[in-house]
Amino acid sequence: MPVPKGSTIDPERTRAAILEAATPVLYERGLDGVGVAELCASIGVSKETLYRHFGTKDGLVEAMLTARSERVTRWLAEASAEAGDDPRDQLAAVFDALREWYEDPVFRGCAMLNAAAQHHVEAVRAITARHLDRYLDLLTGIAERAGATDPPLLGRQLLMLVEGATAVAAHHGTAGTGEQARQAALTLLSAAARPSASSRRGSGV
Amino acid sequence: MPVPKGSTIDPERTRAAILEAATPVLYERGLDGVGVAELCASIGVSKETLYRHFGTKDGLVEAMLTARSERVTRWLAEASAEAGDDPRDQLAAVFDALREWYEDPVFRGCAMLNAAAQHHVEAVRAITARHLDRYLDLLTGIAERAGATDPPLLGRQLLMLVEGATAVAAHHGTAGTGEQARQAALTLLSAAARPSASSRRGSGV
DNA sequence: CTGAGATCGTACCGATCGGTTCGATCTCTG
DNA sequence: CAGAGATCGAACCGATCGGTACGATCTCAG
Repeated sequence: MPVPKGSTIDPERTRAAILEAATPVLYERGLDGVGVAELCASIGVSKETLYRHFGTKDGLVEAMLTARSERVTRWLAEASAEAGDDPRDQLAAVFDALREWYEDPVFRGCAMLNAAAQHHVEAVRAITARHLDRYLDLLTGIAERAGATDPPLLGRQLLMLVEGATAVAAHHGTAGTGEQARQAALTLLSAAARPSASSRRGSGV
Repeated sequence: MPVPKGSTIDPERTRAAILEAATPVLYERGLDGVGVAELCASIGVSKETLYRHFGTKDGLVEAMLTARSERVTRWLAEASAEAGDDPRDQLAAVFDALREWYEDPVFRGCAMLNAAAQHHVEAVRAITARHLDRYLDLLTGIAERAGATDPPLLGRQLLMLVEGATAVAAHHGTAGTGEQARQAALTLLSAAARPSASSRRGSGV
């Protein structure tokens, strides 16, 4: 039924299957680390089919990154939502989820940052920027609900912590990274919600 | 005088000149974003000369990354040392230096993380790991002098903040990033040196 | 001055890459 | 059953890549 008109073999499903199968390969091997021919072979599809659905390797890459960004963001948002009403618990849940991810054997860092570092194409950089926007929205929301004096500031600081922890876990070792980042995040949250002592000094911003 | 034996035209100087000229090109365009031919043309050297000095493109990349890591680490260490004896000022100076870097028009993020994301070669990953080790040493030293209750923990948290701020500045916008990261770093330092309230909660590590 | 070695410029090589084409096969609609 | 469209597999194309070879030129030690 959802099949448009005079088509067969359900192209929509084929497209989705390509996307799903190509994602881990491109993530683990790198966007330019695997050729289209090998990619097609490893996911069991012909080059003609891939090119009819995505037009270009860049087209596939962009579709894959967009889908992955949405999926990952939804995953983190759900982890946060399931933690209850306390923003502190929500933030902890985000970093618990990240810790789980870091310990996955196929973990290779943030796919969006990796892609932007590899592929010098404007469209990819835009997808990465949007991805960070999504993260920022999630974290700023937590900061607001926690009563931070400057939620956008705290949101951005937490964003740095998330991406920094991901980079450190990927390139400097997983051991303890998730827990260390979690502690730092909660410390920042406490200090921002209760700016009693310290913090301000030197320059005034 | 430092020229070894029966050589001419000072090969050592040629090698250093290649390294210096190739560094910004490889950083701005990406390791795989510029071919050897174009690279040689842009730095004014023949392919034969480049290959005699570095053997391989990977050899050049590894030599370049190693030199850059040492140079950048030395730069940050000097900025920290020039800030005086107060570890708090030393940490602030590190982030002030980073903010300067972020505002440079050619800033493209951390060259080591970019390289590790692009080039799936073990040697490059090892150089990146060593680079993070150098950063960690610097930051852990500050944490120790600040009297943190757990300097290795604070050092690693600050490392995440440094790399996270660099990634966010590169891919989500420079505006304010350096200052925001600086504030977060000082907050973490204050909380770690004076673990009076908050921080500990939930899991025990 | 002579000769060893560094450098240049260019041509060249094999491999790989992204992308196209085409005939054969398959699946579903009418 | 007949035909439209999806898919396959393999051949093919031009471009580019990393790396090599070679003769010409240059610089310096002896």
